[in-house]
Amino acid sequence: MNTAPTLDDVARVARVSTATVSRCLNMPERVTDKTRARVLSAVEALGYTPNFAARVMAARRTFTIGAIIPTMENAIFARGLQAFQEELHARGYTLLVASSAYQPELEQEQIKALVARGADGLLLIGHDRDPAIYEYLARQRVPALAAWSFVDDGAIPSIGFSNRDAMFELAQDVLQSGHREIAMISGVIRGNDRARARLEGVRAAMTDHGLDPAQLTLIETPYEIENGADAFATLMDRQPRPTVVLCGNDVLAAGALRQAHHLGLRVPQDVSITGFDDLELARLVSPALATVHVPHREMGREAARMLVDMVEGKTPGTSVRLGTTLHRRASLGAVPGDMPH
Amino acid sequence: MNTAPTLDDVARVARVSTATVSRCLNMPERVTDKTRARVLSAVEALGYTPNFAARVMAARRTFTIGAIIPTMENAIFARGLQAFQEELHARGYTLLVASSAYQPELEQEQIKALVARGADGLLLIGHDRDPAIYEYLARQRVPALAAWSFVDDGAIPSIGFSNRDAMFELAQDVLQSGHREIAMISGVIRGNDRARARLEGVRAAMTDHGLDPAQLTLIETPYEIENGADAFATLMDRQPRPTVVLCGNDVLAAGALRQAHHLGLRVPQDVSITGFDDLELARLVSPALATVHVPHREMGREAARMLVDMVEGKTPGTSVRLGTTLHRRASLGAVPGDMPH
DNA sequence: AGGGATATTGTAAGCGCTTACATTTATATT
DNA sequence: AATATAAATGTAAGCGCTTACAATATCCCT
Repeated sequence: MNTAPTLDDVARVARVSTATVSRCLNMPERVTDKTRARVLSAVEALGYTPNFAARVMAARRTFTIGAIIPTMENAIFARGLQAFQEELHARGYTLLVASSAYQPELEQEQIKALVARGADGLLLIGHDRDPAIYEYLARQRVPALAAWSFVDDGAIPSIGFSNRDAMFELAQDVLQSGHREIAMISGVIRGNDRARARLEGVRAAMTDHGLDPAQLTLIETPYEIENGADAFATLMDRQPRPTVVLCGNDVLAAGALRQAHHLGLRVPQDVSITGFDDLELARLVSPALATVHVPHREMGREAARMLVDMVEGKTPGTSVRLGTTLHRRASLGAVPGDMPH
Repeated sequence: MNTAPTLDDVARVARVSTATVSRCLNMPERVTDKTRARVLSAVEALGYTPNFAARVMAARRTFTIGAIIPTMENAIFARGLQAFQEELHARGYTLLVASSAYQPELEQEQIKALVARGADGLLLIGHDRDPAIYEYLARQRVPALAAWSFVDDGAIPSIGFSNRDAMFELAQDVLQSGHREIAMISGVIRGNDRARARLEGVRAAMTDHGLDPAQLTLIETPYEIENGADAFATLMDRQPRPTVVLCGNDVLAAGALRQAHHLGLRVPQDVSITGFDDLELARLVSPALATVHVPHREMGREAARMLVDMVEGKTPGTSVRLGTTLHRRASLGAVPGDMPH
């Protein structure tokens, strides 16, 4: 055998036309049981698999959905993506994932790669990107949906939550428990509206409590454990020393926490630390991380449903806002030195 | 604009033939600067992107590599895959990832999906699968490479390490420190040669120390934190109680460790726990996990190089064995109650 | 300036499939 | 049994690109 068998080969072996073979494979009910059996056994005998590129070209549908996530390195998107994939599978679609490493340029490249490969629809994370890419998607007629973020007037519909409000709520909680020396370790803002919104949430809460948001001690660093640890060490050298460190996500918080142990600081007696996302990690470290719980699985599932409906032309897509909940855990405590009332 | 522009449109606007446009895009040096400029500006003006399916069909190459990993839910494959992707990108290939959820049937489906979508080569995890799928790959002429496992006479070449030897070494260490009541929480064996090999490693070490491997208390469960926790609780109810619990990977170990805290057991004073993989998680929990360090990044990088060479016909592929190293950390201690010598 | 070598461009034949439309065959109706 | 209808199958025209081969244009010699 010199090359993979084609539809023609199957047709010849089964002694039917190529159209019939095609129907057998795509609309089996439109074909007699007898011929179907004949065709299928020919398929079997030859070990035939359809050539996807040819099929795509002829049918102009691929039943594949692409997702571009900023990173696979940590678990931030894992759970949501898993749910997304499960729901897609249930609806007969295949998921292909690419990673942008948090680089807007790479993301553009990946979007084009996925579109060029015929993705029927695209899941993107957040909204922050060059408008040109939205024009491109519109022109290519590829529906896209943003997740992990909610914006009701974006270029594309979104399924997510308000990062700002969620962080605002957490920061409120922190401020209400008396903390005034606040520091934040944020993810990189460029190209990341979620990170930016979380920062804004903190600032808004400060304003709300009569504090000057410009006073916020801020370190911006990529979402990695080591970076969280390094940033935390830097913060602990500042005077006055922060009594609480709000982290842009659980990964940074885990790094901060590890560093605290390393520095011999007790959490939360000496300093409080909070996270965001409620990854599994948050309950694994000790003390467990106070954090914002995000409905990852629900978000993934809903996104799959919406995107498939968009692809199938049932809706132009509407934005859905999901809620988040505060999870108060041991890493957040009272202000050190404060007397209990 | 009613539909995406095609090569024909570009050719018309640039007043050249389609062949010339194609050359401009694929072998720019074979075209005059002047015509190239004309073509490129037409491309720009129309917002043209090549139709990948058509290109694939005509050229019979996609420059995409597929990877099917058992799970994206936890970080087991994340780091290696990231390195794999980086190296591929450097060589001009795009990576598409699919997940099999540790289900052999789903894996087959995904392999076919990726092949049908024109993947030039495939990265698979481990060796344990229906031989029919290897025949399929051979017939479709799609080179495949196995990673996270080393077998020098497998159906496809592999880049990895010996899970058996690595676990053997760890178990030896455990036995040498005096433990005799040993339990293991293993991942699911079916379709997972890595898990099986790790179990064998433990048994071999027991035999080596004059113990009956049949005495090993074993729980087999999917790689999830909750499962590790549940299994650990079960094990702690056994009589005699194990003095050490070897876990199939760090995820299970993290669950076990959390459960130990929950049960009020001190690690390692009351019971020792070990992991496998040396995920970031291993150093995040306290006490830090004694585990086997796997050269994930190196493995990913090497796999990318080898697979690309295979795809480009430079080699039929040769297996490469990488080493692992034992990382002794605080979660592994002496046998409870033992007097120091 | 003429002739061959070389670089550039054009022509057109597929790549393997789907699907509108045409044709044949089976089934129902009177 | 003859006709109307419906079901099954076949025919053939693309889908948008690459590339072998043919046709031109350009260049370098003598």
